[in-house]
Amino acid sequence: MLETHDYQKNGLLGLLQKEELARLLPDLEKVTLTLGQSLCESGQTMTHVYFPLDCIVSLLCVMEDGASTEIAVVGHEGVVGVSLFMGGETTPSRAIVQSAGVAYRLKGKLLKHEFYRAGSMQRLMLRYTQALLTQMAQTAVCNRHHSLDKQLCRWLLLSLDRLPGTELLMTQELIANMLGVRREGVTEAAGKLQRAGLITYHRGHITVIDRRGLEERVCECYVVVKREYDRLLTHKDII
Amino acid sequence: MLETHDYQKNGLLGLLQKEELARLLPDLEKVTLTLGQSLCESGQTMTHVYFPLDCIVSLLCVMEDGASTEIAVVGHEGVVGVSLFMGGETTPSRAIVQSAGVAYRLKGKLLKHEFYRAGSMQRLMLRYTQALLTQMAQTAVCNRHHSLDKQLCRWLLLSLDRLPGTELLMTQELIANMLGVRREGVTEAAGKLQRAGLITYHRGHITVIDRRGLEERVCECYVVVKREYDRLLTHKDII
DNA sequence: GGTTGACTGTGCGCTGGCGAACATGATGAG
DNA sequence: CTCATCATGTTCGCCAGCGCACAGTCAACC
Repeated sequence: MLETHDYQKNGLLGLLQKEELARLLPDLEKVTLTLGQSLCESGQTMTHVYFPLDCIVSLLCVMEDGASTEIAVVGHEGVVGVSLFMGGETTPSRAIVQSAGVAYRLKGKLLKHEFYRAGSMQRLMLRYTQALLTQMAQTAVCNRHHSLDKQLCRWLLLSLDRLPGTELLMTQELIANMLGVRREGVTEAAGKLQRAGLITYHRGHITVIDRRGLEERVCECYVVVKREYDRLLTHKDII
Repeated sequence: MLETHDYQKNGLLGLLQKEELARLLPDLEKVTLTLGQSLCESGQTMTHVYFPLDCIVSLLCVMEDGASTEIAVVGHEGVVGVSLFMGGETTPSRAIVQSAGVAYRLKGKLLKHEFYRAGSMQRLMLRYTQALLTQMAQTAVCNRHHSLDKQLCRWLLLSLDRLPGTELLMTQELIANMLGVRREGVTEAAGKLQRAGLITYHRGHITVIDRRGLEERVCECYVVVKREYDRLLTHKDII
């Protein structure tokens, strides 16, 4: 019984109107996503959309020479695969599981069908997409103007918000790939945070000790995005 | 007669189904936008959406300290004000006229009404929004990885694609604001392009002489975005 | 036609992040 | 236990872009 109601762990599913959710429930398939798994390659059509419960998915923009940058991160507040209902079917970005966990998935066809009934699903998806736009925009400006130190804080907080506990399973190498910087740079920035007593890390295990401290060091970008997500996706008047 | 049909200069209006366009035509208001004019301040609700004909509008992400970065550019291929139909009403970014010209505008209320009829307008707007997502993502990665030289080429080509001629009225100072870099950096990069015989500029007038040359120097970001716009917004099967 | 303001050119020193190379310690497979 | 591999630490030279300061130059407006 409890098991059948954990769809609420995903913010979007939790906000759906009851009738719509009831229609979809039989087709929601619970899947376990593993670290590094690709949900979407550049230019490839996704078969499903994914509603993460406790996992995190990074949207990456990859370039010809292999260099990449995370342009957005999706966790229990969102959905992976907006291009399916936006009409383009594909996107030029990749979706990689950054933190393993569970998600519900839904066939793209079914989602589109529900979307075009123009009910709460549509409004929710559109609002979520707008939040995603904000996140991307802020990432762009953050990449331009802010130091690696601040960006690392932002990244840690973004991940923390989407995880149950305070521990991240993530090597500095992977973080560097996400942020699009050198591994050595992450080592140095993370060293500062550790010496300041905000985090401890050890071979792929990062534990946040002092969240407050991270919030003091982070750039405004984190707050701007968070506020926008809250504004767009928590009010009851959406549905 | 000719005058009444120039709405086609905007790609989105030109792709609308005839009946829908007919419904909207009486409410499309032709306006002249001047350089530097703000169509949308951060967090402010727009009264209208704008369909540029021969002007260019930059979407800027502005930070507390005043630093800013252009996150997308909108010309005759698009529309300013996606947040109106996406549901959020406002966005945290600014929309500034980068090149003066003419646009049609439409009251937000009327657009939303048309959007929720779920016809070609909705599909077009959604596809356009996806193209915008791609542009933002690519801007983020370009900010991270590419040199100012390449980014300037990208910016010039983006502008050129949205203008009738080959001349831009734009000071280096303004370009620097758009790209979120120093004015001196633009001076230097533009100097290289001028010495290479690709452009000439003179006190706010930039003329592109050798477009081919720019295309050879630009980073892949320009091409990725252009291809995605073409894919999403030129096929007849949209409507 | 002279002055004022806007636009562009140039030259500092500084710093954050890059690239490469290498060292150390931890983990796990055999 | 041993060894290969992975994760992290450290160093060094390098360079793009920054911040600042100032000089020259054009255009427009009294």
